[in-house]
Amino acid sequence: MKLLVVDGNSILNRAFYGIRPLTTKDGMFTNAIYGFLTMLEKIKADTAPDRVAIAFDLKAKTFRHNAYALYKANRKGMPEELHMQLQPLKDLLTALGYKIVTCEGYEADDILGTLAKSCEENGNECVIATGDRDSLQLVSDKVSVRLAKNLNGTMIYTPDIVLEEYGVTPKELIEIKAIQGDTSDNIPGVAGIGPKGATELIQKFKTVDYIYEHIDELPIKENMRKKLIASKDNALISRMLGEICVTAPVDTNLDSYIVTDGDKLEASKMMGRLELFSLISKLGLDEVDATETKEEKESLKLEVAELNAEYSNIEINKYKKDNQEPLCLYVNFEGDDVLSKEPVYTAFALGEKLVVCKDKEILNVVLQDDVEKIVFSSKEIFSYADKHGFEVKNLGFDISLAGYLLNPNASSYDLEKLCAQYEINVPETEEEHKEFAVFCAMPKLSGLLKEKIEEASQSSLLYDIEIPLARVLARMENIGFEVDVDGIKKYGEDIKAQVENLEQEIYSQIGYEFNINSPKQLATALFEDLGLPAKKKTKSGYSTNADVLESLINYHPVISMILQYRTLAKLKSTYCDSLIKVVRDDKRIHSSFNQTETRTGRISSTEPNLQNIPVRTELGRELRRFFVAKDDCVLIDADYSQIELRVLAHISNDENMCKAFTDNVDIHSVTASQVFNMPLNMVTPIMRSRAKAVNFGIVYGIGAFSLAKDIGVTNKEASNYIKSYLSHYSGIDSYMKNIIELAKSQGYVETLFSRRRYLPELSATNHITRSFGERVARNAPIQGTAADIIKIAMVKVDERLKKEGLSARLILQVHDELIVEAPAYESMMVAMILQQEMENAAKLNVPLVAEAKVGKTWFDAKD
DNA sequence: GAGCTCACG
DNA sequence: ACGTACGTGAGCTCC
Repeated sequence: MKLLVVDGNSILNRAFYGIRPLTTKDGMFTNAIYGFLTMLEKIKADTAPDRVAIAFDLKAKTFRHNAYALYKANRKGMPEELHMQLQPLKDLLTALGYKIVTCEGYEADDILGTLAKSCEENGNECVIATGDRDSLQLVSDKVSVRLAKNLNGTMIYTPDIVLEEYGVTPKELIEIKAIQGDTSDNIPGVAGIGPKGATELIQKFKTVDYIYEHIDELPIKENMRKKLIASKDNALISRMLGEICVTAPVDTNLDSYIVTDGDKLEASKMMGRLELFSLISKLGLDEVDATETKEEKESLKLEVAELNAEYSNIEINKYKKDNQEPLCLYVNFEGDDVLSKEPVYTAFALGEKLVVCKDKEILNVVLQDDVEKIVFSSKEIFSYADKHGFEVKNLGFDISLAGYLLNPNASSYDLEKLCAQYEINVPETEEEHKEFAVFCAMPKLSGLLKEKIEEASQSSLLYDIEIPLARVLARMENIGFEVDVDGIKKYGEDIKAQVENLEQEIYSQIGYEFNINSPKQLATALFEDLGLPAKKKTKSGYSTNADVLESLINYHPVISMILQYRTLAKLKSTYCDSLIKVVRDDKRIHSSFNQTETRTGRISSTEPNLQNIPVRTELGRELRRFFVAKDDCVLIDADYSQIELRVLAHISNDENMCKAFTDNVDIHSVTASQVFNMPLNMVTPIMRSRAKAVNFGIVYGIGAFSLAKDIGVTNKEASNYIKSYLSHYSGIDSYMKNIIELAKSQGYVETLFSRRRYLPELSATNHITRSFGERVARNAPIQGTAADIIKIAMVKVDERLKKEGLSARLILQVHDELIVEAPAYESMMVAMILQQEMENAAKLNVPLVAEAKVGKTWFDAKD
């Protein structure tokens, strides 16, 4: 029989410090729980125990432990982020069928000792899993210790290995510790004798008792003898403190430690609440929900077949007649990209029944029918309808968008995950229909999400902004952006030649060939071989980023070549080679616009990302010449002026900043005159540019250090700028203070249009994490409100273009910028519409200002 | 797959 | 004393 004894507190500690912070959306830390269970699984897999006991400390309070507890009280307590995970972990372990062992008045160590001893006496094997070397004294022929060094590395200790590593037997480790002491456990030991001396003494004389019994006749240096005599009391106390108790009153009957089935449903629910979805499947609890809810399972009739149109029509019509409820449907699309996505099947959740249908005609009819529809991803459906030239009618709810609005911190919003998170049971089905089972949960899930959206006052955000926006985005994806492929190619070849030249020059400067793209090799070349001063460290070596290189520019001519090389290599690989690969047969690039990706409410663009096409440098900006309007068309590019600062002015209602925008004066100059206490006409370009950096910094949550780095002044100067800024814009000062208090008390911040962001970071004890949370609390309402506003503008622009009967179409959004492609003769009209709809998208205390420009290419339309 | 770097707002 | 701006996506290297 083999018993595994887990040192719960110790493994929990390892897990907590070894795994990056993970939290649920409402701020519950879960990393230690996750790490513990992962490690437990691994240990079980490696050791194949017959029984498992998991030992935890209670608060220790008795004899030896009185003294011990007193000493240990000095230790730093458990951080709150860890403490909050302790009870949930214990509950979860119990639900998983493990026996947790605690013992009033004893520590986990003593439980390990007692169980190990008992195994030994009864001829059983015992494996102790711990992160603490204290337990090594328990090692014997029957007892091994599995010491977790980090998450992956473990070391298994047998008597031989202890002897090899420490030069003594496991029992003698207690004697060593009595002399050497242990600061982390506050065991005093003998002053002046360390590990080396202690080991020598014990190797020679075996025990502390022997040493003190024969202290006068020991063949040791006088100096050593004096130290031993001086610390005799401490040594004897230490000898007592260091020995793990093996007689704790715990249950030593091994059958008490059989791992039972526990309550799998409860365990699975708990993990769902902790948002530890990957663990649910790792522990094989995927289908637990269903097996426990027989009632529902019986009543569910899954009809999955190659349903013909007639049958499905009858079913759906019947459903419509019998129910006032909206119709839930999941359209399963397959295809690698925006253009080739096609529906493979549609699952209709018809009350108790699930009908899966492969006939697209039925889908088309349903989509155009009046019946209110609840879908999973409206963008895909709008896209499909758009490609086939029809309009979707009465799309009333989108599950993924609702999930996103309720918690934009999640990494994905698939049905399985949402069901787990919101505790909606997924019924069990026969194996062949397994993939469809989750669709049955759509009615319940969407019902719950609807309620939650209302509770969060996000109805308008969902129904008036996000769902209509999905249609706009779908069309933008389908339309795409025309590019001049030959132009890009030629530009790319030009750059390629320059890159190759630079490569050779860099090699000759350094003296050998290497991979310039490898930060590691580059760091070796610069900081070792050239001996340049390294400035900043990264996790894996010295940083070679542009900031560092720029600071070295006067040290060596190769630096500017490397900077130039980097710029050009980036242009070549990311913006020439990669872009050309994604141009379709229609000469256009069809990016994907993701609506549930960012934590602030912005959209993102992928495959390719059209939101980061170069503009800041002259050479990079040239690339925009190859983003063109199709024949006879032009591009109309409209962007907001200072939308984030205007939003800040509105939210904080700061008098000075509002006035500046109402008077429509240059905000950075005004800020400069405020910060530097000068009349507006005395503001120099340098002052303006510094003020501009402060304005940016304020929006991002500001710190003097970073501001100083950004504009190249001392920390003190930067901090003075900020102080001056906040005293002149006192409304902003109070906003920044208030928003953090609000965020702490309600757990989230929100935008003008009720978009939320939860901030679990604010309850962290780690100050870096907490300050991050505070910066996010300041920034998210600003960035998020700006995102809301341009989304509203997009919906309105799209509607307006349609209403005016124009053939102009939105093709791109870049956070504060909208691009429309239109026949040349529509350009004036479109420019006007863009400006109007963008400026009127929201009513703030300050005017919103947008400016539209027209050109044949993106370069020309940009200014 | 993580880490670094760099393109954009 | 800590390490430092907010939000993204992509290409490259190296384990």
